[in-house]
Amino acid sequence: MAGGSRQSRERATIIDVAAAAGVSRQTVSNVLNNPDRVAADTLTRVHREIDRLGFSPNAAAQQLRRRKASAYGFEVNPSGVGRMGHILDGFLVELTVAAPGHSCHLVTFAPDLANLLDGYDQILATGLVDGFVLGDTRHGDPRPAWLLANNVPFVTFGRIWDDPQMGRWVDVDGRSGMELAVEHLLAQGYTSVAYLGWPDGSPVGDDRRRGWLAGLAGAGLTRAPLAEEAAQDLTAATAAAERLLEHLAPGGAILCASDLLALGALRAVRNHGLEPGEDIGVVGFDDSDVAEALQLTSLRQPLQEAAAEAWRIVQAPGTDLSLTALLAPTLTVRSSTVRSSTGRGTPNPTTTPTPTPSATRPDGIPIPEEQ
Amino acid sequence: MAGGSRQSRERATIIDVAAAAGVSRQTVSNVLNNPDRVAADTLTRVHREIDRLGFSPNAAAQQLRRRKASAYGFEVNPSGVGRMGHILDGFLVELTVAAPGHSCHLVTFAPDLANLLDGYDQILATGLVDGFVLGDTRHGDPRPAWLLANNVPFVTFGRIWDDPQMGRWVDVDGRSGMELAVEHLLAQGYTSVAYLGWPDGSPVGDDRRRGWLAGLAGAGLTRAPLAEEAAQDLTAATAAAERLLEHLAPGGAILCASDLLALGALRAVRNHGLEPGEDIGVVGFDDSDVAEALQLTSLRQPLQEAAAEAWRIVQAPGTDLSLTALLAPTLTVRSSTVRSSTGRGTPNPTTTPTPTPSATRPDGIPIPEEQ
DNA sequence: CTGAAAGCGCTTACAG
DNA sequence: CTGAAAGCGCTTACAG
Repeated sequence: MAGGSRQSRERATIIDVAAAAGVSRQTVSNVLNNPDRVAADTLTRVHREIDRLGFSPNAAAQQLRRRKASAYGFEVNPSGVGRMGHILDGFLVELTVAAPGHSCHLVTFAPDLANLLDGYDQILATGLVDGFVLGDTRHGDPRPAWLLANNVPFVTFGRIWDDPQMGRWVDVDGRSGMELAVEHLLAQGYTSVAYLGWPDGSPVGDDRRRGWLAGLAGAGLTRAPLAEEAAQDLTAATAAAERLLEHLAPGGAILCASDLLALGALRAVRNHGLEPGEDIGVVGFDDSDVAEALQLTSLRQPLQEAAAEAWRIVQAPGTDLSLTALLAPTLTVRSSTVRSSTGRGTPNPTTTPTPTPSATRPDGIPIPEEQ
Repeated sequence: MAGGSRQSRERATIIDVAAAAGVSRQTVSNVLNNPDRVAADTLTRVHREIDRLGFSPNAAAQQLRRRKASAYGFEVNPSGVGRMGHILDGFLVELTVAAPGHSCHLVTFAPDLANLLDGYDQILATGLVDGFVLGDTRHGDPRPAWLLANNVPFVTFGRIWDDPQMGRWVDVDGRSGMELAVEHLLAQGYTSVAYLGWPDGSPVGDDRRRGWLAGLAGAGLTRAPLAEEAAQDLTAATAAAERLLEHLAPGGAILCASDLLALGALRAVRNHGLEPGEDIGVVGFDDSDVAEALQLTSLRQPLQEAAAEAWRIVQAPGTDLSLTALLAPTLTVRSSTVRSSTGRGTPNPTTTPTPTPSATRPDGIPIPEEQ
């Protein structure tokens, strides 16, 4: 009445259920948490009242009593420059989808980057979360060691390249993905596979480059591999791809370390009067929106599996450093690696099933009610 | 000892602080929640102990006692097909950044879309959240009416076009954005502004189209406006832009309802042997990664302001339907609307300050430690 | 198999 | 201005 808002109905508590079922409230609690200790008929009777009253245990009361939030923090930050694909947004979605299956939920937070660990300590101090899912790892990242030292459960998405001893990560095997892509390109009839990657020194990039070389070696193509480098920037990528095309004849392909680099490759191919797919195969990495829009074949990270593994690891008791999961990416094949003269009708059994053209390239889809 | 993990240090409670400061625990509580009721010297003494012990009130205990979670649910879903830009991911980030300033936090959840309201009711029933921030609105969306009927605080990002009476929204004024873009294009020296939009019937698209027409009218250009339509699909957009170019001479510009449509326009321009910016101006909407990568001028939604307004509205007491916020987008100017012959050195005062070329187009940025 | 007791950590009126 | 009392809704040993 006094100006405040009022919930339309008060939620039933465990007391209400107990009274309705004619038992004590700890029996209701046992029905929920230790059903094996409760007699069969009591169980059904209590369950009936729970359903009838629409009872759900109050989360705050459970958290307080159990001394456990069953919640994990996820750090979000504005997207970095040139960081196409926003793979972490997809990871966050999959974590959220899988959370109820692990009886927990996700709380987002944005720590002050100048006092990063303070932000972690702060949210931990309130008991709002029990641990953290780290969406990425940085060079010299202080978080894993700090969390470990403080006995805080965590898991990272991305290996901690700095410290091979450090476990508790989920990652995608860029190297095997690149091998898969090389196999695909050769099966499609491309005669050679050049590489467009980042400059040496990036662990992720170096790993992908090794995958490309391993793929070539697997096919016996060890002679004079062709490669160029560019930073994660479209202009630089286009220029680097132009340099590749001085040595790469039609019928060849360019394997790229990212979708943005692949976008540069597509541009360079067109600038040379060639057709992507038909004349020069192009493969990107991350299967971003851009890849979909441009019909670019791209390696896709298995985010759903990654989320499942992340929950498994972060919820594992103790701080076992041997917990890791290395997942293989799949290849989403689009027209940038299809040669109408040779590619059609010869599906490559090692690749992901190719979606039908109408699925990857829907003409006339309904207009989204976007912002 | 018994196989379980153990926090390295037990967190201090209000009791510890009270004992250390030589007061009762309710005085400590008053120091935090009603400092005006506490004597000045007591205040400093208690604060000193709070800092020394690193005390933070336990969130679960507060939630239980206050009967309020100070948390809001945010529904996440896998991105739709063709939905470039992921504007909601940016909105989620800004909400998270602003949350502590509003003494609350965000919990993500992914309801079963087949029983959407059940998912909302479920998370509400546990008391985990007090209300919801809806990231989008759909046609015939059942959520606003349901939330209203159940006295649940909420705010939507996007007007509820179906029901003009329905308030509690934050939205971006696409119409004024389009007017701004037309002004910019004319100031840059383009002689005419054609439109590439979605088919009639989408409220958001229709609003943007009206903005384009209003912009033309404002400049006295009411004769035979040139427009084409395409669904949110690159192939269709390119074809539609090709049709525009049959009637649009160099020196003209194409204003697009989305970055994806603008991508089609860029392609069509190049297919005609023309240079975007130099020969034909192109403007997109949403300032997505793609816009940045392709040097596309684009309208940008003010997500930070939107998040601030969303918190204001969702936390307002009661369910006042008059709470709304319509925000003006800004224009991020890139080379797709720069004519080297005329545009240089004549900045348009109505547009957003143009970032320096080196800021929008960084050559040699560090390689991100991406997944 | 079931219930009485204790308590998680805090806040809210309300005496003094 | 400060403190004793009550209680938010649940779970966890532990008697019976």
